[in-house]
Amino acid sequence: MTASTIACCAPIAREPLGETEAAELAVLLKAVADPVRLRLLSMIGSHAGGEACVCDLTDAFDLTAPTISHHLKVLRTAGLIDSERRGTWVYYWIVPETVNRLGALFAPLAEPAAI
Amino acid sequence: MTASTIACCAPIAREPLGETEAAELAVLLKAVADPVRLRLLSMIGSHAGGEACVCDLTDAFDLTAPTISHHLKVLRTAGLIDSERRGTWVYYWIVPETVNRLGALFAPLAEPAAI
DNA sequence: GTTGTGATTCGAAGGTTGTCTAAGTAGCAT
DNA sequence: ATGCTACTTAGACAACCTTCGAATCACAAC
Repeated sequence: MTASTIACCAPIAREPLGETEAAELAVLLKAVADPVRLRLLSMIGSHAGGEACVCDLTDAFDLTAPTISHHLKVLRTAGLIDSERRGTWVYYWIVPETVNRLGALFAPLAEPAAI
Repeated sequence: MTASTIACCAPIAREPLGETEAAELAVLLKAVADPVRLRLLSMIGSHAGGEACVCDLTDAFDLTAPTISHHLKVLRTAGLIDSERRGTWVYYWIVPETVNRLGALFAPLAEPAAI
């Protein structure tokens, strides 16, 4: 990605997205377009050590364990997080490369007009 | 936004999102989490003059005019685009401030771990 | 006025999603 | 083995979303 180009706006506003590219990105965006999954992603990423146990996450919501498990699966299928079982507990962590794809889409390359 | 802080990851992965903040952002993300709307946003932003007529947009899809109109309304309701009627045609343009909110969420502040 | 074109709104059909309960799997401790 | 705890899978149901055709609105030209 030639970041040296001077442009006013986010990449998404600089050239038209291809049909397949848009479809791919939409899958990724659908995964994060949910309040619970946004918070899960945020909680996992900001947890000490960069990873969080499911037990840490479930208590923060008024939702049942299967529902949390479902949301974690959606995030994992999208490639935004990965997981591993260590003994009794299952730990999740963020996959930065995938998160960065979203950042690259919307991030302004030059000074934003406001905020 | 204190951008001077040295951090490894996107803001979303640095501290837990609040419940209401997550709900707000989810609304915004839902608006862009669709292939058609992603392409619409992209086409509007990259169009000459920074704005596009609905007639320009409709032809690029295998969808009926009401469907395109619906998607434009979703984007407009979310505050991602704005519109104005000038004579016969209706023109749409991007609201950069709103797009930047998404960029600020996922953009890494320092070097990403990879890529 | 009337007619024609661009765009939106309305109402409905079909598919997708979020949530639950119930049941299942994996590991630890007795 | 038995039981207990942590987590996932399966199935069901209500709510929502995308899409369409038909109707409607807005404007320009005649």
